[in-house]
Amino acid sequence: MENKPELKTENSMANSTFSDLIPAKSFALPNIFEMTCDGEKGSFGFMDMLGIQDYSTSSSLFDLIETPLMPTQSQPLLSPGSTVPESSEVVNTPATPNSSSISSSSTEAANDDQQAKTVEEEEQDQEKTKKELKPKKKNQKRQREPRFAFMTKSEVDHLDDGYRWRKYGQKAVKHSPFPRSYYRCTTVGCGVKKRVERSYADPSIVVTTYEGTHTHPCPVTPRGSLGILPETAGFGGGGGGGVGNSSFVIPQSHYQHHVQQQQQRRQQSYLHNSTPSLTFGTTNFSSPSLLQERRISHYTSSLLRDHGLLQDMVQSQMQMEPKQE
DNA sequence: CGATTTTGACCCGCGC
DNA sequence: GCGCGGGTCAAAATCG
Repeated sequence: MENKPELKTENSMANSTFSDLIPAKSFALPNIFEMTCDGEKGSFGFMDMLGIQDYSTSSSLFDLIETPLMPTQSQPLLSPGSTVPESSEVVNTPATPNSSSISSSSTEAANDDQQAKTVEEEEQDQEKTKKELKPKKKNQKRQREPRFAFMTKSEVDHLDDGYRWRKYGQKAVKHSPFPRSYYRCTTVGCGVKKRVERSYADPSIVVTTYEGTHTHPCPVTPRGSLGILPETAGFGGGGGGGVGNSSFVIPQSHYQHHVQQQQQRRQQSYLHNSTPSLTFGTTNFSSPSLLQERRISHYTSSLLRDHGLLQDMVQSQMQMEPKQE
């Protein structure tokens, strides 16, 4: 698999709802320029505030990123102090607030139900579904796990987040030349899924959507956790206060190289230069966007400075972008 | 040889 | 009811 980061951030203090979705993991993100947490509509109004469209109602994530993102700006998408409910759908969306339609979706409704569900029940459901291939989801609507999506500027489609994923499907996305890939966490009992698709508006942007909650620790050895990056990368560090101590991980070069080769071999459709990674350590999204944004900015700045193999991660395009502070 | 990816078929929800 | 599109399955292919 592609996700075998040598480094990662393991933060057991994860106490946020966001971390529930993506508990202490590393993401391979060469350049995240947008990260949004969308609280449950109505509860927080993030989306309203940001003009974000709830993509859960969209047939495609592209609906969300229709508005070209400005790579140069990573604006805070959440108001400080806001918290993301567990069952919320966290959406990373365009900073440009032009899409105004915000709709409550069945997905969200499902999420509500989901909330009351235990992980066990969740797993049971999934197993059932597998066994009874036919009668699957007959009487009940498909349950949606809370989802979290974010966009990254990367040439690598499948970002390294520290978990092991198995691709189980790929579909062409309407109106887009880029396919959408479906991944499932390979850990038994963990039904977390993730979708990865590239924005047709800006092919350099990869939209990753996580669905569900990992029921296990990150398979990656905790070695190197915080040490290597966060603070230095400027993305984690924090920790303290439990407020958004997400961390980016700068993968070790050999691994990166390894992944790079794999991807180049496997995915010929697109360009793949590397598999940088980023870590969401304990991601308390109490006031995510702002922090994230800062860290991301800092992170990208660090990348620019680091060079080495990291250079692969930093696209020329990105380098040209006026660096945030 | 086991794990993972590929890919066509199938299922399901939704809009018309 | 039908067609479309998203999501998933699973057999075959591929890789390490």
